[in-house]
Amino acid sequence: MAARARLSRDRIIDAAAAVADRGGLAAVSMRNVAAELDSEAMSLYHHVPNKEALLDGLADWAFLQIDLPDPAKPWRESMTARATSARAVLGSHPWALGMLESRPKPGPALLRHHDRVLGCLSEAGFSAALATHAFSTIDAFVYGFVLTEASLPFAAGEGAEAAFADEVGASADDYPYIAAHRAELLADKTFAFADEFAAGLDLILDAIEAQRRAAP
Amino acid sequence: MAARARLSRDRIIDAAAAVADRGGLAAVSMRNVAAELDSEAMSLYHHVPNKEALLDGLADWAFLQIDLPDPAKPWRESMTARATSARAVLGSHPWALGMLESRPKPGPALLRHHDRVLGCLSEAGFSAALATHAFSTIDAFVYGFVLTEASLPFAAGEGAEAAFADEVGASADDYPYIAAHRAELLADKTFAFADEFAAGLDLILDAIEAQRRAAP
DNA sequence: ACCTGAACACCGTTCAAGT
DNA sequence: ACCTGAACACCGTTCAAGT
Repeated sequence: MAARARLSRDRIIDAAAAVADRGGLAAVSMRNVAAELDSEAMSLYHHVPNKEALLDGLADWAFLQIDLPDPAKPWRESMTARATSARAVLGSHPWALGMLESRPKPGPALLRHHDRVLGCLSEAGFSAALATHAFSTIDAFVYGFVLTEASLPFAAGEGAEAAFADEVGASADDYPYIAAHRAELLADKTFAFADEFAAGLDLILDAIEAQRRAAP
Repeated sequence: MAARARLSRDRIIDAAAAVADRGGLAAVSMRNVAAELDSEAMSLYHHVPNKEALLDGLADWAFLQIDLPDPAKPWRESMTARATSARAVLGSHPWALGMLESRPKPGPALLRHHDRVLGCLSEAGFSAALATHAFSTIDAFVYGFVLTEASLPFAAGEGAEAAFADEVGASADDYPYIAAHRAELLADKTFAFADEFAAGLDLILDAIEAQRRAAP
């Protein structure tokens, strides 16, 4: 936190992101963000109209971190790279996904990102209808996967076995299919939930590729 | 709001859902929820340990509204019904999705729901690995689609044409692909973003069906 | 037992005052 | 111009007091 320099909208939003990474979205108060900059809450209002605007900027900040896809590359390659980057970024800043729902107006970074994705598909010869199709399915998968990864009882990764029993209680009776499913997965030493991302994405890209060949 | 009756955890969470539906998650304060019940903030603490627990209950409340799938029916039919119900419910209570990210411990309604979904797949002969595959991909798609629907510049529905120009400003220069894409979509009178849900879901279910035939 | 008023440490925001 | 202290109406929560 490079403190005591001149305030600016960008510095304020960076500070807000740092606060959110450390303490979650609930910790992002005008006073906390100002403190992160060795400043006072009221000083922020000279660079940001109000907290809602700060949060708009914070949501967009996350999309600024995602690599822009390259329309010159083959579409499948760009889509895979973008999805992978988006997953990494949103996984590192999970508060960003929670902001989307209540923030219908996309910021410039999000729009620029969408523009480039549509650019990739357009340059590859996708019709508008098929591009929408591809875009919305891939996007939904990426957003949803990150969300799922944070909340699925078998998604946790390290020590997930013990975690389930602890978290949910002795609940094999209440949730027999989950219990059986978990046991079967744990018996398979090669299974890792994180691998589901690449698998699911490939599944979707295969289907899109087939559709594209059928009706370019 | 059936007011002045005896307080209970269930009545409190129902009231919280009503407040959230009306004013968004930000409106859900202990004082507002109590007022919805013609009561006082402090009275809630006799039925709920604190606000975080109330929010846990609220997140789970949403999953209680989603139709449970029937393991006796063909798996594709149950998955489609469940996804459709989940989309409708989460679309009507969009604040629920925003809560998932910060609430890693699933509630009983969510677990029961997951258990039944895994039950459908298990009864249909899916291996644990393939069931995880199907589950996480479908779930991700549903969550992500609802999220996307609320924030995509071409997703808005009625009056979306004008909305884009208003929302984003005269930005065809900044976002040429979005502008071209939009124009092409609007020229196609048969296009509706809402249709993308069924299309994307079918695409995923087709792919799962193919995988299942290859390695049951 | 269940409910509630007053009180405390917070929060976003306004406004007047400082430089 | 940029920053900030005091003040206002909120917020979650504790505690003592009511029934």
